[in-house]
Amino acid sequence: MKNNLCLVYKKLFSFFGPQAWWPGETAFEVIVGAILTQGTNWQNVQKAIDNLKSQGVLEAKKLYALPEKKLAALIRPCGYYNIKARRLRNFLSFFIKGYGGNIRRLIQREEGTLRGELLSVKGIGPETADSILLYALNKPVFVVDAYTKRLLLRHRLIKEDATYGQVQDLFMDNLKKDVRLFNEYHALIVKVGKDFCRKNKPRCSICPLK
DNA sequence: GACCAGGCACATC
DNA sequence: GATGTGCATGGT
Repeated sequence: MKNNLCLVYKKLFSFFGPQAWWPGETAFEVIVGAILTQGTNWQNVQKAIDNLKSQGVLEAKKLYALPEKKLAALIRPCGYYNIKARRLRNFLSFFIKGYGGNIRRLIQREEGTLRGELLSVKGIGPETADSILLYALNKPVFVVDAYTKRLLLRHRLIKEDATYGQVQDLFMDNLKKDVRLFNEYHALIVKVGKDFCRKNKPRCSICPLK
C-alpha cells in the first residue's frame, strides 16, 4: 500500500507540478473558503470571498458584526447561502468567544483537541475541519474529499463503503506526516479529479495514472 | 436543460 | 447505522 500511494503521488506531481494550495491570502481567508466551498465549485466561492473583501469585512470580528441576512446576501454566489451564513457565524462565535478571534491561539492548540472542537461547531464536518487544520493552520492532517474516495475506488485501493476515517488513515499510516506533502497530495487529487476523473465519467485513457 | 461542484445536518426507517 | 433529502448558485 505504501508503494501504491507514493507512486500515485509521484505520478501526479510529475504530471501536474506543484498546485500552490490553498488559494487565499491569510489563514482566516482560508478558513472562510473552507466553509464556503462545501458542495460548491471554487469559482463561485471566489466570487463570494471577493464580495467580502470589497466590503472590507474579511476579518473575524467585522464578519461576526454583520447581520446574518447581510452576510447571506454577500456570499450568495457560492450557493446554499443561508445555511452557509449560519455556519460561518457558528464558527465565528466559537473562534471569537473561545480564541478571541486570534489565529495564533488556534495554531497553538493541540491538533487533536482542536479537531474535536471544530467538529463540535454545527456546520463543520470532517473535511472542513481537516482543511482548516492543514491549509489554514499547517497541521499535518490529511484531507479526504469526494475526489479522494472516487480516485481510490476507481483504482481499487478502497471499498465502496470506506468511511472518511478509514480513507484518512490509509494516507496517514502510509505516508510521512508532512504538512507540505499532505498539502500537495490533496491538491493534486482534486486537480486530477477535475481534469480526468469527474463523476459519471468513466476512467479516461489519457489520465496520468493510467 | 441536465449535470456537476474541494459537504453537512437532519429525518426517517 | 444506513439511506435519503434539503440547501442554491453558476459553469459546462
